[in-house]
Amino acid sequence: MPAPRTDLCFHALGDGVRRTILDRLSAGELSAGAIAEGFDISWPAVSRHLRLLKEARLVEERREGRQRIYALNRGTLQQTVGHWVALFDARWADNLRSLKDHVERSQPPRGRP
Amino acid sequence: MPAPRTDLCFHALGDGVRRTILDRLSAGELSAGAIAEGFDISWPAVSRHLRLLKEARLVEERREGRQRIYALNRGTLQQTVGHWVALFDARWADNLRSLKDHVERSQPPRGRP
DNA sequence: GCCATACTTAACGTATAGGTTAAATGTTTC
DNA sequence: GAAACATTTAACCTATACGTTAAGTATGGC
Repeated sequence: MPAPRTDLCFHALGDGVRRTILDRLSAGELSAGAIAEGFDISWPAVSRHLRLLKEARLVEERREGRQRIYALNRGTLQQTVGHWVALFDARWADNLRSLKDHVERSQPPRGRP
Repeated sequence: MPAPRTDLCFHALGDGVRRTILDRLSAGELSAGAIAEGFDISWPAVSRHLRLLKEARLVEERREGRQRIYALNRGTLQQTVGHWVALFDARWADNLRSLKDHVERSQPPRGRP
């Protein structure tokens, strides 16, 4: 398991542009160019935001032809952000645990739309 | 409902000292002095961290004699951080939804301030 | 009222964040 | 291999972050 990079992760989430990027990526992968469109700031500025998100492991990058495709890394959010939420709210943690038990006992896994 | 202050909230969580403060407060209220003890940085530095946490509504402050008592505000974490986690992880969102249904149906509500 | 206590605010220095434009990089296409 | 494309890196500027020390502000006890 790679280092948590909690600082990087939360710092990355502390900027509205980066949160918007993550939001858009939650709907599916996008190229750097597609991400840059829709922001009023320059391409290099967006590129730096993407680098920060990548360093925080909140997104992953892969090359495809001459494009760079970015995809959301949901695991990082679970491991870092989720960890903190659970720590701070005992009810959430308890609820998630008991829910998991309950669901696993009473409902066979089915496909969900 | 006060403004979410998402930027402030995540920015506050992006610093290790502030996360440690929140961590300690999760065990119970503490005075500013009690918080400052245990950090190698100066009191004024800790005081500023506390102000940031207060502005982000992650903690609440009240005066008691000549002390200032700080307490964790769990609601802010749920509203801002929790919201994002749920957005990014469809399974969590689903779990929370079905959990809410399940709990509301099977457990009578308990008094909570 | 006066002094100690328990802090916060002010003033200041250095490092980092986040923006810009210009130049560099790696990939296809001709 | 030269040109066009997609994007990053470099160089630079200004604002903000976070630390320090010194001064200010309530509150409680004598």
